[in-house]
Amino acid sequence: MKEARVLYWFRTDLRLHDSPALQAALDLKPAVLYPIFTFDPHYVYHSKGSGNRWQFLLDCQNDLSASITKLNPKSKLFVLREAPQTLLPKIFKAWRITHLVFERDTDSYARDRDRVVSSLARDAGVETVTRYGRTLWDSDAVVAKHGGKPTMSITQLQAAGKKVGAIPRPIPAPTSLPDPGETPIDFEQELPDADPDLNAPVREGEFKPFKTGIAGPHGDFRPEVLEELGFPPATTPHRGGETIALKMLDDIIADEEYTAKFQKPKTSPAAFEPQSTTLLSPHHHFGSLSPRLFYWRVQDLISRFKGSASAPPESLTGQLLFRDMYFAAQAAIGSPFTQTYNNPYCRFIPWHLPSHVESGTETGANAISGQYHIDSPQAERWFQRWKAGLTGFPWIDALMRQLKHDGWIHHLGRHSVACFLTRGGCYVHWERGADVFEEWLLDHEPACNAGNWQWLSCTAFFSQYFRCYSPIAFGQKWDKEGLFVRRWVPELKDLDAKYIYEPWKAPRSALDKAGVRIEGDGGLGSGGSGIGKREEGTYPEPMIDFNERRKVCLDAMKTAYQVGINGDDERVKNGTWRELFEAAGQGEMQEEDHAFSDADVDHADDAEHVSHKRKVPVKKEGPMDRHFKKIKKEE
DNA sequence: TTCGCTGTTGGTATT
DNA sequence: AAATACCAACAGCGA
Repeated sequence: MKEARVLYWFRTDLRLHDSPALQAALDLKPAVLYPIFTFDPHYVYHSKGSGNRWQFLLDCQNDLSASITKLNPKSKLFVLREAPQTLLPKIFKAWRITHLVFERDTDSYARDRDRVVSSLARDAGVETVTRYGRTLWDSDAVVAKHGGKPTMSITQLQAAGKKVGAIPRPIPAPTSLPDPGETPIDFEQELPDADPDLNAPVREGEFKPFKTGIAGPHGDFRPEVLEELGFPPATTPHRGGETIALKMLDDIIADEEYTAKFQKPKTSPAAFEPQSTTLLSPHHHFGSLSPRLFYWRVQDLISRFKGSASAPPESLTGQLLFRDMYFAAQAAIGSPFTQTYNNPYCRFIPWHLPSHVESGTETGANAISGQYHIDSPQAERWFQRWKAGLTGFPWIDALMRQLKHDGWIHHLGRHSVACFLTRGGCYVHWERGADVFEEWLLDHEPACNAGNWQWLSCTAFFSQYFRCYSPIAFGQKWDKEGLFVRRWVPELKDLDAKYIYEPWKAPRSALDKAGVRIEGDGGLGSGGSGIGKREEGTYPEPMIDFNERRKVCLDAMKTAYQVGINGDDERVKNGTWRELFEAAGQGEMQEEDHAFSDADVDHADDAEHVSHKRKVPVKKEGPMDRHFKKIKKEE
């Protein structure tokens, strides 16, 4: 039998513990095994990032590489700088690969990419071996057991999961790894198409990685350093890597009371240093911690715990079930899951700032360009102030500033700011908020992000829209003294606790004592330039009358629920939805659109709000797009 | 078909 | 401090 020369392709499974795919690779008893990571230009140019998230990824790569070397001093993580769709065929040949092994992924870009890559492998006579390991259960298997439908509640997920079978026990990390072979790269590097570059507005320095050759600046396949990426320096204290993740898990499990009695709704969104939840979500995203390892560590503790343990959905294991629920929903719905348009399970609501929809896109493919229509200049100002943490509501602003700086906020904090932006204040489209979270969250996961925004905006998963988070009372409930606000909104750090959540109500004497004036709009009022350039010693006035807006939003939500159409409705696509909403009576609506015209979009660019603008990646044809089409035709 | 129950995590006023 | 009623009332599920 021919000896196996295995290319093990690490992607969102940057770990050695509990990796079903890595196990499958080792089961091939390979003569050589190359652990590789392809530095995919898609993620550099076509999906939004931040210095914080890049740092986390590089942490994971460096840690993994060190762990590999510990098992075999000849080996390491080989970081290859080129798109896998163009690179892998050349590597197959140059490194005489017989097997390509990787962990399957479920988001729509990954599925498309993997279909392309598997086909290229077949052409090259390379056998592709995949395993699934991103969630507790294989998401496709969950969908199959749920009648091919998306799991829209936690009970549905639990029922379907039960039918799939027991959650697999974690697989131990390997104790040895085969040598890698020679690594000739005497072929041409295909440079990625840098246009459109969604991150250009955020990037500060020159972007170098693809100019340094496939093996990097030192020719040794090392991961990049953050400076080479040109993003602003990371500001987050949260760091990546499997070693850190396993240590964090150990520390959590060691606190038996905390682990066994964990109730998510009772953990405080205002807690900081330390936070009240585990901070493990970014590790699940990058794969530096397996959800099954986490699950079984908790479950084994609970089964020997003396006392009353909490149970799903509130418990720690319940949190993992929600993650599985969103993954399985995405697996069933496909690419429309991350948007309203074409999504049969997402209620249509005529929010402000709707996404620009590519005309003539009738397939299930992603039709949202990332650009949006400014139907209401006021809503645009509210959105920009929300993003900048200058709404004039200290609780909201503290959360948004923590989000930008740390790349993480507590789940209930996400509820607060999401409700405020959408159905409980600004009536801005949930897709705008999801865009911001996508850019800033370390733990950004397409399925969970879209699912949670749909939940909070009452467009799917959740529907009790009259349960509305107060930007004042909700924070007060957790943090009477306003310590969290003082930490993130230093303008107010000396203000009496009595007014910390409502500084506009403070008397002159209290404000003088705290050395702050409540005035202005945070410097975003005229044209949007000068974020954060508000006058020294001031904090903005509240941008909305919350109680008034709450009523307006409730009315509008009621109307939308009466109309009751979803994103795949013909009337959503052809624009006749407007008549339905007019007939249904009161409720805020998008202003009439000469919408969806380029002129509007350009206007937004003039206002320097470019960071949320995307050109259309799917429209631009690169080499791999052509290949993808070819494969589609074959099927 | 209708009914009643449940759904991870609300706000406010009152006791 | 904590429990309760009320707000105004959705969607999915199972009986």
